[in-house]
Amino acid sequence: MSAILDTAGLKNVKTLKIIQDEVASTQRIALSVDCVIFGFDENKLKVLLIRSDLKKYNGRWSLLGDLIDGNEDLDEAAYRILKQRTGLKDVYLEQVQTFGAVNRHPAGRVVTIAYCSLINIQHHKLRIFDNELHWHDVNNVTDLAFDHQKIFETCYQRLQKRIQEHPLGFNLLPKKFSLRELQNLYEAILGTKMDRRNFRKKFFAMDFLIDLDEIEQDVPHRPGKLYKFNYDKYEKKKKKWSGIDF
Amino acid sequence: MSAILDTAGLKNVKTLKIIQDEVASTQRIALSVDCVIFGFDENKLKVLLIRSDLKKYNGRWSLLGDLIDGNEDLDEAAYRILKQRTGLKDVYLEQVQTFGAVNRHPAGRVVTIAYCSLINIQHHKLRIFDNELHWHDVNNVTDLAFDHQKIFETCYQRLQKRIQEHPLGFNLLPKKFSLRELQNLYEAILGTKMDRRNFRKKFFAMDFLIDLDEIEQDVPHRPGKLYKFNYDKYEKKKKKWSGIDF
DNA sequence: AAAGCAATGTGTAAATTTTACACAAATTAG
DNA sequence: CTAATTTGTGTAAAATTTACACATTGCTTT
Repeated sequence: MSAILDTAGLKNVKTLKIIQDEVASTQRIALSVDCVIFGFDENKLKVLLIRSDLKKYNGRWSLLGDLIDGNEDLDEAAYRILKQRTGLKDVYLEQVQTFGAVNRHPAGRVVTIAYCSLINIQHHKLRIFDNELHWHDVNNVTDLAFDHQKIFETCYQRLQKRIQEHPLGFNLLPKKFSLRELQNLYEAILGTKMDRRNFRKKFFAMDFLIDLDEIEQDVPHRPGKLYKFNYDKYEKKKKKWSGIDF
Repeated sequence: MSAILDTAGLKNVKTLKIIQDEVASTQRIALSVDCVIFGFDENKLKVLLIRSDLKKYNGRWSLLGDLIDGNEDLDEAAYRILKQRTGLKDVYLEQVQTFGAVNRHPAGRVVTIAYCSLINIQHHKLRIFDNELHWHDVNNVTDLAFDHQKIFETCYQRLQKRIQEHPLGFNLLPKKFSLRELQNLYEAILGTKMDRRNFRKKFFAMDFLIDLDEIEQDVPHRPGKLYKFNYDKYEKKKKKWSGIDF
């Protein structure tokens, strides 16, 4: 036990009221959530964008976002926005980073919390035309409104890293998928080509894929076997350390 | 170019004024920064805590934090807090995660952005007694005020991961350090024991350590050689992908 | 000054992991 | 039935990781 812990008196004790006054006297900062929603279609990684509703950014694309309500949790807000704007629910969502440059928003001080979302485009048919939503190839995203370009790039980089260390990618695929689809996904996200045999070996060695004893339908060539990811087994066995390497 | 991009008209166009009104009409949410400040001393990883200034948390320890001013960037706010409360500047700072559970703060809705900071305790002598600051062994941190326990644990886990993939650890060491000090640091942060020869081999193989041709002083045994980290070389050569592995 | 102590500094062999690479089998399309 | 396309599989070489022991250095004690 430290000397300080034992002997120090309490200075600067504040009542709740004083803190409440401090909180109330700070300059107003609005909080928003912006969602970078990724999908995978036709072997391309896509991101869902919406036309900016702000005249200043006339016609430019932007992320889906909204102001946070005073009595909802951050994750709740992100789910709400996703649900309201796309009709989607039960999707993968993860907080990535908070962006708060003073002049990032033309309407005043708005700090935004960026979320990354992964959805399966086939499963979730969304009302794109109602909302001026559009799936963009991630390699063709430029000049977004606000600071959304930077937010997008941050989230994309985070995805590239996370997908190598965690089983996120399956959120972008159908529940049943072939190894070729899985490899296409990784290649699309990472922007690389991989050796097919080594890729398969790696995933089989992890031993988290359940062989469904089914094969692909309606493919114009030899159909591949279908698998699903064994989340339960993963949760029990996932590794702790990757080892020092930089 | 997509059909949507070409043909869709612009609906829901808003003027700046409308957005400003929306921003102004949201419920007030205060923003704060909380810093998890790590130091390394006597072969232990330490975290800097302060007595909660709130009566409700009478005597409990908490992270260093403060409300964000309306016209400062987030990183700026974190630097300011660090400087104001500890006298420290030019330290490593990284945003980690934002915490915003509705009832996390007793004084109302306060969303906080957690930062992780790494400082060298020897270089930066801080005015601990003036401020009721205390360095706690990270293995002995319990029952912090607010949701600071969770924030601390999140930041500690992030540090454990990041230190294996990026050369952050050197911020916790003197500019000149021995390999034993470096290994002690990694062992303290990760809570593991490592093989000395393999540890040295690994770092020499990275080839980012500059041999200073100096040796430790005032050690009661054979002194080790001193090194510094070659940031320039690292910046040029750092790797992109770690490979799929989970 | 000598002996003892405590930590540094070093190499190699075995095990594991990663990489590169080619051909036969299944299915559809024509 | 043939051609075209994609699936599915194994092995050898290379690279990396792991386990492990002893001589050297400098300080401390006697």
